[in-house]
This record gives sequence, structure tokens and C-alpha cells, in this order.
Amino acid sequence: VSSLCDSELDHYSGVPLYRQLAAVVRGQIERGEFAPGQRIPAERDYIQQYGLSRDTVYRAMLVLRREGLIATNRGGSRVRVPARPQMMRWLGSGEVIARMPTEPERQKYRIDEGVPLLIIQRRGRGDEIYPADRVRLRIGINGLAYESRKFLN
Amino acid sequence: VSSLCDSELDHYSGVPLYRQLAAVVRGQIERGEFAPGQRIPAERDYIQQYGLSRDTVYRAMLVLRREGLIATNRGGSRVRVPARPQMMRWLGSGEVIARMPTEPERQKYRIDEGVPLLIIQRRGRGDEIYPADRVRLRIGINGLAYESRKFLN
DNA sequence: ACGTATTTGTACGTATGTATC
DNA sequence: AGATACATACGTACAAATACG
Repeated sequence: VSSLCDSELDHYSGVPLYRQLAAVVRGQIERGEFAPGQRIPAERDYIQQYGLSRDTVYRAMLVLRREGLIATNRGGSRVRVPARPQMMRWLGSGEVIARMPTEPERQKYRIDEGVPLLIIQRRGRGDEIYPADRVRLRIGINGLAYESRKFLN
Repeated sequence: VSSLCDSELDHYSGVPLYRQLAAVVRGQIERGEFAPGQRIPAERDYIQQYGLSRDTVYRAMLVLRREGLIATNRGGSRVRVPARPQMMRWLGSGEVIARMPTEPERQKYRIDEGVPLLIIQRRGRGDEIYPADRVRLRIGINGLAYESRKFLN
């Protein structure tokens, strides 16, 4: 039995519909069902396929955008290309923190949505700020490792 | 001349109203007009003060939440306490990247909204994942610095 | 190259649920 | 327990950027 609107979504599970939809599409992306750079279905498609309101679908896409999984403009959404190991960088000493950019920073530095900042603070130098999707820090050659316990996972 | 609804917001500037409101509140937070941990006005207050719809105000708060500036629950929004220099960590060699957690990760690790992940990859160890608001990496003692050119700003 | 259709962005409204205060 | 405040989700409309024929 097939219906035009066979929502796999559970309206009574307590899990918000937009999160359920986000989970579905996130899974498809993570499993590689949409290649990086490829367009994903339009909001309209999801609206029809799952019988949802635009609001709900829009918010699902918002979630994925904020996770850095898709990039959206008025033409549609595409799976973000990883752009992971673009450039490397060495440094001797300093402190590294990460945080999300504010909107002004995002526009000023032309950073995509869902991309954190990597900030290196070194004495007497002022912060060095990097968009985390374009930078991967390679640290040290000598294998001095204090505290290797995992904090999470 | 004062009016109950003297929106300082410009409906014709081309800048979306929710971004304008977000900018106003962001500025107040950054200038310290709301102390960390302190509640900010309710959506209803902004609705009345600026003559906006709930939707618009909600989206403005969404922006600030995603920037990690406020934390919201069904009781209201509070300015997030920095929690910046909580714990430190040294490491010898490896690679450091940052990215936003997916929603499942966020729930699994109990990470606040708008907080990126700091991930350390070391050969043969599996990734170490840290919530960026609780960790600050201190790197190296020796001052070997290759490439000190700033990437941004 | 241009005009048109598509697609998302913004913003309003309404209603109900639910956690917090 | 009641009031408050946010979360979700439906609806509508128009604007603006993109994509496409």
C-alpha cells in the first residue's frame, strides 16, 4: 500500500516533526545518498512527501544548516563539500579555543553557516582567527602528551 | 516624542527585522547591559516594544542562541555564562579541528546550543571530542612557529 | 542573453502544548 | 495550582535571488 503522503514521521512520538525530518535527511547525507555539492530536494518536495507545513520543513533545513551539513541559498540547498583538509598549520605554543562567530563576524569574514571559529591566542600577538572548515591545526612533532583521557565518548 | 512602539528598527533598510533585533540585543549583551546568567526580556516584551510578530522575535532569539550568547528554556532566556577558561589541556602532537555537533551528538554529550566541538585526532587513538565551551587547549612549550601569518583579520 | 519559473527568505497570523516560574 | 513563557505547527502573503529553458 503506497500513499502520496506516506510520512515516515510519527506525529505522536513526542519528537518534534522538524527534528524527525532533519534526522531523516541527515541520515541520507551521512550515508552518502546525496553526494557533496549535490542539490537536495526542495522544501516543496518534503512538504508534499511528508504532508508537512512549510514552517516545519524550513526549520528542519535550518537545523541541518546550523550543523554545517548543507548550504542554502534562494536557489536551493546543497550538501556542503567537506573542505576539511584544505590547509594545515603548525604552531609552537599558545592556546586554542573554538566558538561560533556572531553574525557580524560571519559576514565580515565570509564564513558559511554552521562553521565555528578556531582561535589561537599567543602572548603578545593578538588572536588569530580561522574558519574551522578551512583550517586543520597540526600540532607538535615531539610526542609529549599530558592527560590523554578522553573527555567525551 | 515617545511612543509605546518606537521601534528603533528600520522596516525599509533591507536588513531583516529579526537580524536587526538580534543585533540590538547582541550589542546589549556584549556591552554588559545584561549580566551573565541574568534573564533577558521575554519575547512578549520585544513584540510589544518593537511592534513585531512572535515569529520575528523568535527568530532573533534563535540567532543569539545559535551564537552561544543566550540559553533558552520554556521559562525564558538567560545570558550564557562564559564558562570559558574552565579546564586546560596539554598535548604533544596531533591534529585539531572544530565543527558543530549534529543534534544527536548534542544530546548524547549534553552540549549546549551554539557550542562547537573541539576534536583532537592522534594516530592510533581515535578522536578525542571536547565541547569547546569547557575546554581550552594549551599547546607546547617550545616556541616553534611556522607560518604566523594571520588568516583572518 | 533574457525572461520566466522555481525556491528560499522574511513576516505576518493563529492555535495548542508543555515546561518553568 | 495558576500564570507565564517558550516550542511546535499549521496557515498566508510577498519579496528576492537563483536556476532553467
